[in-house]
Amino acid sequence: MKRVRDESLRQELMESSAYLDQFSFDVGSDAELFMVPAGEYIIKEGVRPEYLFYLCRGRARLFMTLSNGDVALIDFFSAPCFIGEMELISDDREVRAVQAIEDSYLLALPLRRYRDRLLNDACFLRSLCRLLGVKNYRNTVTFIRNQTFPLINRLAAFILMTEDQGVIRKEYAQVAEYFGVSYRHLLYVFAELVERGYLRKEKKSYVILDRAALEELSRDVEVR
Amino acid sequence: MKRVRDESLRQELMESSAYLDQFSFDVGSDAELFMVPAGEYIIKEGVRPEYLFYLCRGRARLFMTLSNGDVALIDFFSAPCFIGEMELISDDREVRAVQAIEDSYLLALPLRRYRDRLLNDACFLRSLCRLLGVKNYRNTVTFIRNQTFPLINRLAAFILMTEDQGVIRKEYAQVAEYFGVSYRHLLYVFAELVERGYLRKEKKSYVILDRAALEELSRDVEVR
DNA sequence: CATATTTTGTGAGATATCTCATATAAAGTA
DNA sequence: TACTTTATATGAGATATCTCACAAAATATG
Repeated sequence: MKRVRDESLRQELMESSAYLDQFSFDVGSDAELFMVPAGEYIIKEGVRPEYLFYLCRGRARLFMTLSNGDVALIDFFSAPCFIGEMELISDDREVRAVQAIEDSYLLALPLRRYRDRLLNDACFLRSLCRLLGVKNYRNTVTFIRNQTFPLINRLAAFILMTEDQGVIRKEYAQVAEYFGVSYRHLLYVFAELVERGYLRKEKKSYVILDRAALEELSRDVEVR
Repeated sequence: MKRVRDESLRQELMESSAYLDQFSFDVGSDAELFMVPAGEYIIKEGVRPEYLFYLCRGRARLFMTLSNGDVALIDFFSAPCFIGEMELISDDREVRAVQAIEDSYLLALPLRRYRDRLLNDACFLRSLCRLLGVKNYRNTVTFIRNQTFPLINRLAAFILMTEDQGVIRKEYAQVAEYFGVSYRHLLYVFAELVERGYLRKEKKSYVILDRAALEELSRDVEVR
């Protein structure tokens, strides 16, 4: 995590992510800009952060260590969103690890000086409620989907959402993780789609052959 | 949903559920008490509620209709918690159905008169943030559990948590729903526990024979 | 360039879970 | 009481998904 001292970039990011709108007082002068390269941790497990972060560009994910030692991926964040807000709101909570997936830019407000003001700012609290609500809703929808539909439907939807000119090329290990299934199973399902003639495999990519069929498969997954 | 005009009960419930602590102004005189019998809806799908509810006694569940017409159970609420708070915070959201599972008591604040005040009350917003955070966290943990552990482990934990003098007697259809598995599968897993000698079946109940074995099974499920 | 490491791909066999059909028992109701 | 509905129970057969072991390809590193 590196402090970025590029004032014009800082201004630009504050603007494009509507950062200042999240507060009723002006945090423009005290928000520091940080860059976290892909793979690095924004918050380390168990280490209470000193800042309230706002992810203004990039993506991150949240982990949790289970009692059996396994590490579970529990949420994805994409900009814009707060990070470390739960630690601000309830200070008794275990601190979970948050890791950048892409190179990410974060606006950071020092808690030491701002904590009290934040906890009394209706504007900030309101937008936090809204964001938490949205996050919760999105998670719930994802949970339901995972529980309700087999991978083949979810994968079809994913393919249509992330294809680039009819081509899918991804880190499949990450895709498997994203869906919460084993890598092996993901490949089985890709193979099934190829088998059915909906996709063609080409080196490490898959090419869409029958978009209508994929749409049919993904139709169910929509939750409105 | 019936208005309950029992002033002493209303006072008692306000007290036992710390209702008044959720606001910085006094809502004591305007909060109405309602009773919703088990099975009845507190909020109907698509019908924007006129109150901010606070479940002070009882349990409820939240549904969502999928695009294919299926109805998915997406969350359980137990007292104390707000109901209808998302509709207050972001008024663009689809309204989901909330149904009482047990006879439930709700304190209700008319939104028409209180909306603005609530949205500007840091005390209320703070506790809402906290509750949303907790709810989200709990959901996430449940989700991870469902995804990570087979039913036999989760069921063992459930049995130990809900047994009464070593006896389990439940509406199994609801238990299946709670775990997000089919009724059939739930019975298979109960049968497996009997087969292994951890439980004994007695009419419609199961009796714990080997608590240590159940503890062993449920050990993994803890997420810290 | 050669070797080590990571990512990708495949097979085999097991387990978890589902759907559907059907039967019985229990509980509510005319 | 007879009838209807709801909860409980079980079998059969299918599907979704996992684990593990291993092979091949790609990428990084000395």
